[in-house]
Amino acid sequence: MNELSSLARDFKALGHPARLAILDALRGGEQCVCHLESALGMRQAYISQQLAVLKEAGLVQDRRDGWNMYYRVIRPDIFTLIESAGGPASRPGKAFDRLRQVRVPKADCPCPKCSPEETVDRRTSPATAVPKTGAKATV
Amino acid sequence: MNELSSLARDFKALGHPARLAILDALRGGEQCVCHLESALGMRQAYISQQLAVLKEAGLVQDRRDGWNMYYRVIRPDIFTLIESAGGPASRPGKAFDRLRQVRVPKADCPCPKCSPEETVDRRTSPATAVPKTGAKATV
DNA sequence: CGATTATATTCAATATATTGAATATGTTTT
DNA sequence: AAAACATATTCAATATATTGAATATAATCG
Repeated sequence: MNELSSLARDFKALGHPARLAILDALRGGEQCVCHLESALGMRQAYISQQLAVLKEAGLVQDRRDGWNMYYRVIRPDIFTLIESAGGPASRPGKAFDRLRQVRVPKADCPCPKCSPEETVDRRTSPATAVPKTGAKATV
Repeated sequence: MNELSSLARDFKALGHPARLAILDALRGGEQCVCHLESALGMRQAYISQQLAVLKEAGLVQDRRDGWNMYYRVIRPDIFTLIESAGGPASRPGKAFDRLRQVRVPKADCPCPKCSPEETVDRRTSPATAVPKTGAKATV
């Protein structure tokens, strides 16, 4: 394993749109998987798989808190890398605006699954509680 | 093809040690394939294949001059990218010194195959001329 | 034209990545 | 312990990448 290989591995880990989207979603700080799920519109298992790749590559770390796993980027330089790749110098126009916009960090997860608006216990009040999006009947 | 995919493709093209080595060798400016061959110690066909990947990814362009094909990087921002990835902030220590060192541009190719030291015509004076490395008998 | 030189392409074998589906693991609540 | 929930892992099918070997193409020289 020389420098080139190690550098190549970093780039390889970034060489997938889903992983870039995940990292982008982690800009503001750690997020739970369920947030990523709703924010990115990807299936949970798929996100978990890509997170595993990022973790294996040493770009992210996870932390469990109760039910949730929180992932965070542990190599902030990769954001520099992404900025650098999407910077105005490299591509005239605004092809990467989405990547460049600043995300505000969210301490709590605001996705429909994670944060019931009224602190409703979905177990005790199943049908009466605000169903929100994606609420399914008992199948 | 959205921004993420296009960015991911860039990273993917950089996600291979041989390609990084080739790009690194092209730092000083365009080089012929035979130079890369001797400079990197890789087989010609292999270099050609990797150059094709880089070309497909839009990172390099080629130019023919007589017998030689000269390749050059047409997206100098990728060097910024590589610097950024290997910069001291990201990795303490000098893991990427080789990548960081400045190469002097070479107008002519100095590799044994490309530049016979005495402007010797290898055809007219076959055995007498300096054979150098890799000179083979007529097979 | 034919030989030589530089480089590219094709072929084939193998390895790795991608991704959906199903299932398993660990945590909390009751 | 059982149920509910969040997340991870495994399996399998398919696609893509890697890489050596052989061969093809293109340019130049005599």
